[in-house]
Amino acid sequence: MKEQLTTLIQQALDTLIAQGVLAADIAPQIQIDRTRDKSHGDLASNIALTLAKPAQRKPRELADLICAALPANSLVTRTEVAGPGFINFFLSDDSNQAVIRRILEQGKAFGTSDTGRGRKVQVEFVSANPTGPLHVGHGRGAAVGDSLCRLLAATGWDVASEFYYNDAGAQIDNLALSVQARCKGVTPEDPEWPQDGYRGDYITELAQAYLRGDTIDAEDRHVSGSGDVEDLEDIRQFAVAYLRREQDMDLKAFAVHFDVYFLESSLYTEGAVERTVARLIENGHCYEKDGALWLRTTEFGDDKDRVMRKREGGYTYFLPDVAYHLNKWQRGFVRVINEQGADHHSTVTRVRAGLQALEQGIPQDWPDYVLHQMVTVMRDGEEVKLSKRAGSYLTLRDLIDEVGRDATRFFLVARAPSSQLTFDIDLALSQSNDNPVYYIQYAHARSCSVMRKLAELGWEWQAQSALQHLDQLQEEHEKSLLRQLDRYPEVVAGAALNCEPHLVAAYLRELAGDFHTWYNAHKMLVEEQAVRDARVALSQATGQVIANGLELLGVSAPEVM
RNA sequence: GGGGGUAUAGCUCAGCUGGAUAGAGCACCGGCCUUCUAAGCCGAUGGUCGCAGGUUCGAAUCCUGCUACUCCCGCCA
Repeated sequence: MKEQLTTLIQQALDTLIAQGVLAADIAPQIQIDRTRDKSHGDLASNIALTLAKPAQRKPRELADLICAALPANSLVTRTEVAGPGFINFFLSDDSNQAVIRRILEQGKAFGTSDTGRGRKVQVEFVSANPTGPLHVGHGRGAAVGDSLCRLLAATGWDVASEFYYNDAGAQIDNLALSVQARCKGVTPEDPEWPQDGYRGDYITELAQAYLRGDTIDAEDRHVSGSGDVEDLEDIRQFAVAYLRREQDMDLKAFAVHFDVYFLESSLYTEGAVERTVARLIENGHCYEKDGALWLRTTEFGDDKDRVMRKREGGYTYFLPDVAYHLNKWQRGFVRVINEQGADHHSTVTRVRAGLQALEQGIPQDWPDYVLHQMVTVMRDGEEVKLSKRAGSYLTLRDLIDEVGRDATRFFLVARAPSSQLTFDIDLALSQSNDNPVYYIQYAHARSCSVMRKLAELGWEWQAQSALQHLDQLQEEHEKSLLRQLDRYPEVVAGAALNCEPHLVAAYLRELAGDFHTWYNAHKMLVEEQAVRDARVALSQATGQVIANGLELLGVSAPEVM
């Protein structure tokens, strides 16, 4: 619709240029906005305001000229110059109602687009190390990252999701030592408990499973425990597999899928780390100091240089990070989005600096980052304190078990990633209008219930014939709903472009509100067939869009509630 | 001290990349169930968009400087 209108305005401008009213060398950006106020019509353009200065004319005068030059068409029924020089466009009922046809014809595909043109994009998210179950912060990453994948796929990108984890570093040593200690009967309260050891109850369960000699089938590895308390390497393998399996179950319960699990250890075994170091040294960006090897990241905008190889010989996490991202680049991901907690934001400059130092022609601002802020959890009006050290923590699975997958996903994705998020358990549990998840799902269920009721009453409804009667939709509530439905593709495109899935959540809340308002004000299943057909079509279309939107958030759209 | 983020109604938050009179939901107040699901709907109240400048036809939005809150600043990841 906007495209068609843009073409019309362009034609009007061309006419004015031909008439000598406008200079031929102006290259206007034609911007068309939805109006906020219905009295301003359906769409509006500020073109006369932006062109006023170069054209050396008053905005309103120019607006009048543009309106007069607009070619005849069936789209616009009326134009109006308003305010400082806006041109308001009132569209024909027919073009406003056409959205229902598009929705019913396109079904699940309504709202999708091809801006990605099949280009490859990788989204890395969660990437929790296998040292414990996933907590609520990981949950936010999972909800945002997965929704982002869905949004990108919906806008034509070839999306690959990836989970990166360190299965071999110092933290894994701590984990293995903790499990070993627990196997020997030592508890976290004892003085001989390992320094920096992990203390959660899951360590005990893990130790018991190891001693039993359980076999672990994780998504990307399968290990049987020997039960040998002295075999630290065996404990390490077992512990990693065990916690990977735990995380798999968390993610499965959350309906989040990854295409690739990438192991940090593989960067070592395949020589990528060594090659990266050699390259950085060769490029002259390194130096030795205090027995360590440093990368001069300050050359690339970092505020201080970073250690790559520690005095004791091992590498810091920074180097494998660089090697990993080089690997992503070499896999052909011209676009990469890393979704992480904002507490890791300092790695952004560092990784980009490391990539620049490799001199591989990687763009300075590659990869992209989406950083989400912290999550706090409230229950009974009080903050639930999470302390990993003390081992008291609310896991993602606890939360899913308590409030359900849909509510968990919705709440974690419904805020801008850049905003801190308060997860109110009581709100998520409430089955009332306070709770946006139920509100939205209920709107969908209602649209389904209308169809059931229709069948009960012995009426037939067919899309093709119903579409002939859309001109029956003359109520104000219906027009609002039509406008809202028409926005959906733009909402999806905007959410994908800005990596902000919460825009979809906010939209769905509004759409559901408009639907409930209409539903309450007007009976759908009326005797008069033409009206009934049209209203059911609108209801069906709304249900379809709600289902499509919820799908993008990974939330189910129940048919009955 | 340096850096990231945030600041909009009593509370929780939107605000479509600069547009017209600032938007929801809770909460509070007043209405609506013999009617397709009241898990709902309608109405009223509520704002110096943190503060001060700047950019321009026009700023909650962009720039600068403050203030408050929060996260990070390891040879941990």
